[in-house]
Amino acid sequence: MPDRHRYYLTTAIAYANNRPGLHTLYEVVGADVLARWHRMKGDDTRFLTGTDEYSVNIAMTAAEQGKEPRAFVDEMVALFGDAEDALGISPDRFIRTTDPDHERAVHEVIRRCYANGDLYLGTYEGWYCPNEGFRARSDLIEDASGFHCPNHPGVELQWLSETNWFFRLSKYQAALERHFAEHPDWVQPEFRKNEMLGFIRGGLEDFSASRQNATWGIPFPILPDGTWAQREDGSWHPGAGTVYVWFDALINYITGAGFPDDPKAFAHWWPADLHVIGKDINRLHTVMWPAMLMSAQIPLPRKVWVHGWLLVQGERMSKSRGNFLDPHAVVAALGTDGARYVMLREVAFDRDTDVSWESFVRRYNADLANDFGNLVNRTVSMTNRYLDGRRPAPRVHDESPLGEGWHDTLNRFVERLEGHLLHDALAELMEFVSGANKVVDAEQPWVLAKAAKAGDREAEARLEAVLGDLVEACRLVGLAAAPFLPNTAPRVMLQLGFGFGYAPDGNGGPAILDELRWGAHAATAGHVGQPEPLFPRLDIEPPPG
RNA sequence: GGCGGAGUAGCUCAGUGGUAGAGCAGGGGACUCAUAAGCCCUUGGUCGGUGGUUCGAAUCCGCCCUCCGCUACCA
Repeated sequence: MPDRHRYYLTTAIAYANNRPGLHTLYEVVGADVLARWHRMKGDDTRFLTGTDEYSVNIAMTAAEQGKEPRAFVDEMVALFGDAEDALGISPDRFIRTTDPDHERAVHEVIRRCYANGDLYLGTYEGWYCPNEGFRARSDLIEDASGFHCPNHPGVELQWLSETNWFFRLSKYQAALERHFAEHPDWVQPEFRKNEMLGFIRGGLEDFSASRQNATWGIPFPILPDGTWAQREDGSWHPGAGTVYVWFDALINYITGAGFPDDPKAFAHWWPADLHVIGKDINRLHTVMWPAMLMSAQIPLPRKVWVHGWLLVQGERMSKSRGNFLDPHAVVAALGTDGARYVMLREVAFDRDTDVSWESFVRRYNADLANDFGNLVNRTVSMTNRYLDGRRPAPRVHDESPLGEGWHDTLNRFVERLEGHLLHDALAELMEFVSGANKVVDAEQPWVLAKAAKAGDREAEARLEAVLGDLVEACRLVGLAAAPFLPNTAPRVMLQLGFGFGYAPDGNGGPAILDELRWGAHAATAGHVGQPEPLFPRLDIEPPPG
């Protein structure tokens, strides 16, 4: 344990205002792959994901449905849990901002920021939609009758002002610029970093840390006179207002690491190695959040990876547009691993990508059914047919074209994966698969088998060598793809006659980089199992969910 | 408006001075271990427009057109 690297990664917490769409879970699947990869490497890994449950909007939506906010978010969280299970997500903790330890973490951060002189009372003014709260001017529609909220065009907007606690973001401009300069790749991809750097250089304004009239939120713990707002019976003084959701939500990342209840755990897990987020919340994570941490005197996360969006005919996939895919429908059609694969292969992890049922099905058939699934199937089938199932050893790597090629494939795969270019990592694997399929046709094992049967010893040796190489190629690809295809990997190993020593979440097995050496199990004799199609080809296009 | 990015085969993209590439989709062929999969061959592009620099430009420079991102209180 002391020698293991530790790796702590998080996703953004999802806004629990609706059932999750595939676009929401895309980020979580991507992070899940990284978590599984680190677990299989042997890293002491912690993967945090969860839900953001406070806000005026959520209280409003709950009320529309005649429900208490807590009951409403409980329902939403159950839907998130179902969908994440269907997609094989393996969090070490699913955090909810309504969790009691999160409230303690938020209060402690606020206490520290206040002690540091970074919270003060001020007045916030802006256009207020009764359904959604304050709205950015840039989000509003302006016409002859004035400004309107795009989601509620019939509702009259009000110009409101209220007393809020403000966080002194302006104070941290220089410190943030310095941090960006000293950690040039702490926000990636590069163009996302540059956008935020430009934003910071343009000047920073203080922002609200509390809301006066919102009731569904974490109680703000400080009264206007600066005294702690907790009463003798443990309850919080309602006059103090609630913590503004922005301020509250970001803190989940340290709550999930043990702050402030478990200092030992916190020292172990924090700072996070990686925050995976969407481009729409870049500013919150790379400007506000680091400033908050500086104020609370907590180290900053090491890296933020900003992914793009799933697009449908050029438009963002979203619930409000109604063009989203239901994760359960995708899983029903493609299976858990098929759904994970097409999402992460078809969508570039560093930018927006157009997706469709057609593109998903095409990708599934081309890569999983025709190329990889079929390679395993034909390899196992030929080994059974020509060698009575006895599994031949691969040649040593420098006597085997596939063995030689694997070295570069693995290097590039790991480089892409750890550089968070998940789609490119998968492309490397599939290119190797394509090479293996070409080897089958070039060597024609069926011809070798016929010659061997007729007594040709040279052909017999070659048959064994070729099939040994192919079995090894299947083992390596199946294992390397395990973080992406967690359910398929054990099935591949079973068909090849190997064990799979990892727990369902990827923990507990041998270090994957050792296992990914060409010929790692060359000395182990064995028999292959029966061929079973891993990814049945889809001939009919499934209906959109 | 300001700053930044992009426009290359039907689709998604690679390609930063030297006779246009990949994958998928489409067409043809030989084979048969295999999920009618795989393999081989192949159709297809005035590289957004225009004017320059150069022996030579998708690649460098100017201008124009189109699209996208950032430009703070929904998260």
